[in-house]
Amino acid sequence: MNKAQGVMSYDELRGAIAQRHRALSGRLQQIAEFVLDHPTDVALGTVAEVAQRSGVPPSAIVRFAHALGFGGFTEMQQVFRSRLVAGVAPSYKARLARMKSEEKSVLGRQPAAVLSRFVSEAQSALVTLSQSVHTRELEAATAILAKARDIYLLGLGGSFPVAIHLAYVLRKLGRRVVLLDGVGGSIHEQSHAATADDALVAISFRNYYPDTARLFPELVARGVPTISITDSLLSPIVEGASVIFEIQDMPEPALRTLVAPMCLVQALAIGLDLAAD
Amino acid sequence: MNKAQGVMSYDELRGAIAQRHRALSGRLQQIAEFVLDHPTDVALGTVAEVAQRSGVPPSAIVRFAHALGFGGFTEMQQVFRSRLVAGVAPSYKARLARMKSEEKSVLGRQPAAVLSRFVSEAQSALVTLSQSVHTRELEAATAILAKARDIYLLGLGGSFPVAIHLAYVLRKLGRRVVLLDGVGGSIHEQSHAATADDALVAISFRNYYPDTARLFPELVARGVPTISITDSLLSPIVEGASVIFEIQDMPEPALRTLVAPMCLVQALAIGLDLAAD
DNA sequence: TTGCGCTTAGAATATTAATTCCATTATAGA
DNA sequence: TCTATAATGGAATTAATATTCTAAGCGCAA
Repeated sequence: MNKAQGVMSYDELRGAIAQRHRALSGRLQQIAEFVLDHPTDVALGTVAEVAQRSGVPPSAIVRFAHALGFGGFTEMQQVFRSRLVAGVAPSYKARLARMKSEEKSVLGRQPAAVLSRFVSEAQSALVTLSQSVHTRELEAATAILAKARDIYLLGLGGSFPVAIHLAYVLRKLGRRVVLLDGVGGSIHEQSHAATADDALVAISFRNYYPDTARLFPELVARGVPTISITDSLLSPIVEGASVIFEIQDMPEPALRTLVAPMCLVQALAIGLDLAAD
Repeated sequence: MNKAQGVMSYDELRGAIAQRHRALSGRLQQIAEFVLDHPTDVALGTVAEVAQRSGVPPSAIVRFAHALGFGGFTEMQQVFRSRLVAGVAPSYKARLARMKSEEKSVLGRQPAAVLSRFVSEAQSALVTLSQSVHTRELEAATAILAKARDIYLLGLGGSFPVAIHLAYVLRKLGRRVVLLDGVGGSIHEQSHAATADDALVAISFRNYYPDTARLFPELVARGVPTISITDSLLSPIVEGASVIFEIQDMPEPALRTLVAPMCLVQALAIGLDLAAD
């Protein structure tokens, strides 16, 4: 009946439904009203469920999808599902995949295009950060740091810049900081003096640096309160941590901008300083 | 294997998976990692799809669901779907508005408010960055780096994290990098071998680190091509620089998040790599 | 009223997906 | 090294789901 539309966004679909509403037959109008009111039901339900909730037989649902130019219910459902995924994450693998493919194209190789890609990647990382970090964790972390005599920082490999930055800021604010960098000896020796009166901030992303995985449990075992910043609940610095900040969707090492963790540690340090007054 | 849990929230499920991860068998661990990283795939996919994406046979997925105490995949999937529904429920605009109001509230000292302040500051820094950096400079910088035998990096004090990060990424991409960090001697000695066949990336923001101000002119005098990343045209690393990136509005040292320069150096490194093919 | 075209409901069917089962392969302990 | 135990992959099975088909229903015009 209608031209076969290629891909269609949820908003476009809404518009199309509204526009054709008058031209549809009675039953189909009824369905149109239902799907506009209950998009989530359509996204997640089966034909039978949607049919029951909207009070029509299953075949009517399929006819409705056909009337809109879809090959079937399943096809229409994809559009409703896209709305759900858009709501939960401001792009995901889609972004990453797009990046990968653009890399191959001529346009994507231009330096300016590369920069703007990283900028938008960073933007979305920041949005995700502010959505996923909760007050409770921030307060718990601040409390731990406030009580600490010395603050130990552990972040090796690709996470080292974050640790360095945090060390810098904390020192500026007059805190006693021990940066576990392994320079001039082992990090084990550097962390030897840490006790339950101190605190540890550990930062680690895939692939987790072996030394980090080894040292962290030791310090936990010695009773050092720990704040972990990582990308997965399965990382080696989660078990035994007092507070965990999970930063999801970190790209592969060579592509990550560290924007989110940099921002987070900054906020921790300044939040600590403000709370101390 | 486990008690049948009644209803379970997505966050509870994440916690349960993380907790049991170690106790699971190899294949099931692999699946655990996948589902924590790709919750949307699990929410919307079929067993076969999830199986394929995580690289395991379908039956393993079902065993995983059983191991977690669910009656089957479908039952577990409900929990992942609840996350999608929750994400979309408060409309997008509503969430943004909530964020904005929290920003303004008198509770500016609360850690959460501090974080969102830094996040929004970082956002605007990124916008400024993409507006102020031009193609010409990016291309010139890329050309210099492409020709360089060794790439020397100079960024001390507050800029050190940026230098470290750039060193890390460049090395990942197979470039020869000398990081001038002053460890185990003076940075003068470290930079002694630099010639006109190499290149220098210097990063410095107010207050300019004395060693940077001292070393930079020396290298320029020796004919080393230089790329400067700084916050003012009056900084000590501007005169004689081959390419200058000016990043404006950097806050005072203790408050800066380094988001913009981190992003810029990332783009430089990747742009270099892409251009090299 | 009668006949025509479009719409509809529900059963029948085809398709797709989830689950179970079992032979084979790894693992740990003696 | 051998044995017992658990884990695994893939085929077979079962369940569910979407789609099609057909006879009946309905409105409308002649």
